[in-house]
Amino acid sequence: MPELPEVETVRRGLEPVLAGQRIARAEVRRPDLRWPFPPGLAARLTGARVLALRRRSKYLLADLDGGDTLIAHLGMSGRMLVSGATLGAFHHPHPAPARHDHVVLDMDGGARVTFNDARRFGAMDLWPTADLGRHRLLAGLGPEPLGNEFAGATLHARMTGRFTPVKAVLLDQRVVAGLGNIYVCEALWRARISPLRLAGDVTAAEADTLAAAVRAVLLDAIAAGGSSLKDYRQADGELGYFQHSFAVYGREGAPCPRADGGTVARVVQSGRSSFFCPACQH
DNA sequence: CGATGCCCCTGAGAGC
DNA sequence: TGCTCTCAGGGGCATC
Repeated sequence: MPELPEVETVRRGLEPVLAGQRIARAEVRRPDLRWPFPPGLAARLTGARVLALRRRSKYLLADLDGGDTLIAHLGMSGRMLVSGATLGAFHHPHPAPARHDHVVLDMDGGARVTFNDARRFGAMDLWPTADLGRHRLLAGLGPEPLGNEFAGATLHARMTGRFTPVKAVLLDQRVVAGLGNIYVCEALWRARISPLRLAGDVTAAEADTLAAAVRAVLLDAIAAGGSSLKDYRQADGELGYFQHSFAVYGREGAPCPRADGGTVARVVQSGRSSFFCPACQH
């Protein structure tokens, strides 16, 4: 679930549960995920009130009233499960602790948020809110693709002179923050640009098209509640459904949705699958 | 500095 | 049923 649209969907699901609420009890069930948790994490969370829940790139940021921000990354398999709250038409009682439930936050009022992460590529840290820009995981991030700093011109500037595939540049979080494999593939398809093209060969006009495609696919995906691969669910128990709108991702061998006679192909670039239509992406 | 692999970890699904 | 193999939405880090 962990590209920008999925993280934003998680943020929206958690916001009513966390924002303005106090953490009555925090439980940390193992000492680390990708990295060790900060010392005394459970104690430092207990009693804190969540002022706001924000997102930067693929990071969730929970600002606490003590002056720190809880930084959370979902990695590849991280999930935030909500229970003990009535959301929509459903009431979710607390389930028994499950395998890979690593951090549990019990809020005043009875809601519980459980961070479950099977592969443990996720991470959590605490950092002064006023100094977040200097956190090692946040300091180097490029512009938000849905913000004003991201445009064709800035993207083009970051691609000129680079002898690496455009696919790799879009995945580089220093160039633009929040894209992952799915939405890079989909944006390149929308822009009719092959993932194999060298970044330095992308023209200014194509960069404009590409930046617009990135924005459009992210907005469409957010509107759909993100993409649900495997059995991922949003915090409220609903499935995202943007996976039904994939043009190329995971569709090797299928006809291109443009009905241009092309068949979706898969190539491996820097260890990851790229899906594209050779007929319309050049 | 830029580009390329490797690696962290578990689970699902395919093939035999 | 059970084994082995491949692959997976990320990204830091070592190496050339």
